Amino acid sequence: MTQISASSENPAERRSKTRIQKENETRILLAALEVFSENGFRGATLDRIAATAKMSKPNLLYYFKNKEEIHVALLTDLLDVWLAPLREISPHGEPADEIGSYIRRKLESSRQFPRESRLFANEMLAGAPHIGDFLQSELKQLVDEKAAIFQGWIDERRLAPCDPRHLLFAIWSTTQHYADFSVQVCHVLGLQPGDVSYYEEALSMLETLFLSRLVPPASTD
Amino acid sequence: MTQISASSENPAERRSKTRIQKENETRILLAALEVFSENGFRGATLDRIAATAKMSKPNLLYYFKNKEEIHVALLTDLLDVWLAPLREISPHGEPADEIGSYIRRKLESSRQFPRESRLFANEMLAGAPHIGDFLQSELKQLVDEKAAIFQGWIDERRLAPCDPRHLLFAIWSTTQHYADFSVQVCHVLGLQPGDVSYYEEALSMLETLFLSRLVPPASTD
DNA sequence: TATCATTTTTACCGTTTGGTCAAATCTCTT
DNA sequence: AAGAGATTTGACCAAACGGTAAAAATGATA
Repeated sequence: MTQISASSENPAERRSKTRIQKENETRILLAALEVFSENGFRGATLDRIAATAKMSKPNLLYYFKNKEEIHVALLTDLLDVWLAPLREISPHGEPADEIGSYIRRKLESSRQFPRESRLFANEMLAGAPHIGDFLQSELKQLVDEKAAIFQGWIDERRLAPCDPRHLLFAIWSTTQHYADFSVQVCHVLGLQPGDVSYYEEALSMLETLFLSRLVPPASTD
Repeated sequence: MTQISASSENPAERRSKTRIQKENETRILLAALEVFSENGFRGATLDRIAATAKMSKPNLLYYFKNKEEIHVALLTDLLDVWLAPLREISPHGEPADEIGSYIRRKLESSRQFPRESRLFANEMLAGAPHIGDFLQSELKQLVDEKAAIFQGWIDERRLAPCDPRHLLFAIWSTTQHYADFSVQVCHVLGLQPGDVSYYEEALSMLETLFLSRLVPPASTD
């Protein structure tokens, strides 16, 4: 009697994945990340993804049933990575330490996963058609939770009065900028596109901005 | 003898534009801005632009010879608007005033022209295929010029030591974020998508961040 | 090595896409 | 009102697109 290794024809839904399956899914997702992050969902094509993955289009569609499923798979993988640095913020540390290390984690994430960052940015620009629910539920909840920590620090005068959620927006935007607008950063700094040697200067700037004081108090010399 | 009103068949190259021509070009650019800013260059289609402009596709192509020409026209219009706030920075003002008013101009620009901001962002994410030259020449030059002003203030101890170009990146990213990631901002704040009532809070946050001090000095109570 | 499931390919389909063409219509001037 | 030029339209095209079907090739296992 033959063993039932799968209940569905869809390889993605089989109980245990074969070696080839694991390899190919990884290759596809990697290629798709490249293409989606550059052109967005609508601008990406299965042909380009297949070509990038060095695979025929029908073979690609053997592993993912359509274009959307690949995109959703990428976004789903991404969201955990995305929230991880935020989750680590603790109410028990010093504000400067917690915010500082959050910035460092976020900036490091931007350096390590620039394509993921651009994938996310593309989804935002398109109006978040695939992750609107996530933003409204999981992200909002986590932000509310962490904003409460900041608010506590503000009440204790350990942080300047400000809207904690907007403080998070400022951290997100400044750190992700170095991945999303990398081309612009390079051109303005006179670097080759793809040269990411600016990350050290970036960290220094953000620490000055968020942790210390940019403009000295007016002196009356 | 008939008057020569144009030397070319292309209406865009005629010496003086007719009323209809002006109206239709505006309609097309407006529609194109809507579509390009949401889906990027590759994700946008002439059919959608035509439909949005309530115009047939061949009619649209009567005014612009192809998809790329529309896109370039939009970007060209945009770049002036984009640089205007930066040009206004003066070496003669107080650092806090100059930076503060630059932030206000940039944020106002973000509120007034969110689609233009997203158009620009899409172009960056795609690797700036159409405005790479602009970034390398005009933008870099202007940034270098304004960075020199900041550097002067730093040398005079009127601004904290930092890389002036990265300070500009921080201002750009935080202000543009409210246009580009508007969906996320709304979802996190619990607002309806399109509700831009958060701009006042945003300004307040950015003034705190850039002009005052976020984290108070460590006290030794 | 025979067998069966898995993987890959070839050939294809209907639709969408960017774009053309020539004819028809409209607008403006005289 | 008529003529010339400007505008609009419908019919069309080739290529690119997302996706399918079935056969062929490969891999694992007994």
